[in-house]
Amino acid sequence: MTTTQELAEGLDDLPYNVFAKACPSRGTLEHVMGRWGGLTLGALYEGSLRFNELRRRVDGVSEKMLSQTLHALERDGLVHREAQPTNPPRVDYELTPLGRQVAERLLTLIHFVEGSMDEVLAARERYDSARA
Amino acid sequence: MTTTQELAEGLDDLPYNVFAKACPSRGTLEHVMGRWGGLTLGALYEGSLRFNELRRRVDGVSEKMLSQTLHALERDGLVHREAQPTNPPRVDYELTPLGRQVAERLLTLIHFVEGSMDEVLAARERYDSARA
DNA sequence: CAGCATCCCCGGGGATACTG
DNA sequence: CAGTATCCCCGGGGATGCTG
Repeated sequence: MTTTQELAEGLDDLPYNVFAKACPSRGTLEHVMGRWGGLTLGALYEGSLRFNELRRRVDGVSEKMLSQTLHALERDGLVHREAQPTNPPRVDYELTPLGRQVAERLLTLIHFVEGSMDEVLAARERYDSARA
Repeated sequence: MTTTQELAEGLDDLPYNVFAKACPSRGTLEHVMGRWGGLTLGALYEGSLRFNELRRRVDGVSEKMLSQTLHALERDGLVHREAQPTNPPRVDYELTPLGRQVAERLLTLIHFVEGSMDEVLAARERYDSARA
């Protein structure tokens, strides 16, 4: 079990600190935790996917945003793009080893939130009815 | 009637599936992983903080956005707000037990990203110079 | 101190059309 | 299929001012 102490110390002692406005880690974290970035990494955890497969899997994402998201993640070294020069074209996206480690931690969070939704929904009802 | 969406959810064996556009878990995940939500939960992991302490800790957040973020997290049952009727007023924010579990997983991700920044920055340089 | 209210701007992001 | 290009709108979010 990770202690409070260890988690807190890590934040202060690392060369990169996401709580600092100008830290480059904040940009990457926004790619990873952004509206579509997180879901994209999560979807790719199960295996490589083609563009439109990915698009169907990440329900609601537009072509433009998926393209943009993939570029950012590829640039950060989290996703690898493999294009086959066939006709029709076939492009596969897969996680890099680093992306895989990020996605793993991301999915831990995602699954926990999914599993907590009943509690969250109950909290909302309490909150709303308390000030109705 | 059985929709494609319901079948997809069935595959995960979870009542909530964040990959489905209409799933309520997506909203909560956006609160948790949003630009300011994640940092706010992370900051509160170390202990309860007052409004302006929090604001200084989450470098760059505006008053309005912090207020908005805290309301959303409080409504979702992740943050508890404790107001003292003193003068001047004192309000403490702290994680609920649920919020604490979320924050723990969040910090694992944040910490990992911070620790990967050298690798990320290197990947960016490779990416950029490859198409300069 | 802890905020809500208001104004306002810019860019996130959707819709559509087009290309290789 | 796998995108890019363009248009355009709405709301995220900053700045400022005010209150208890």
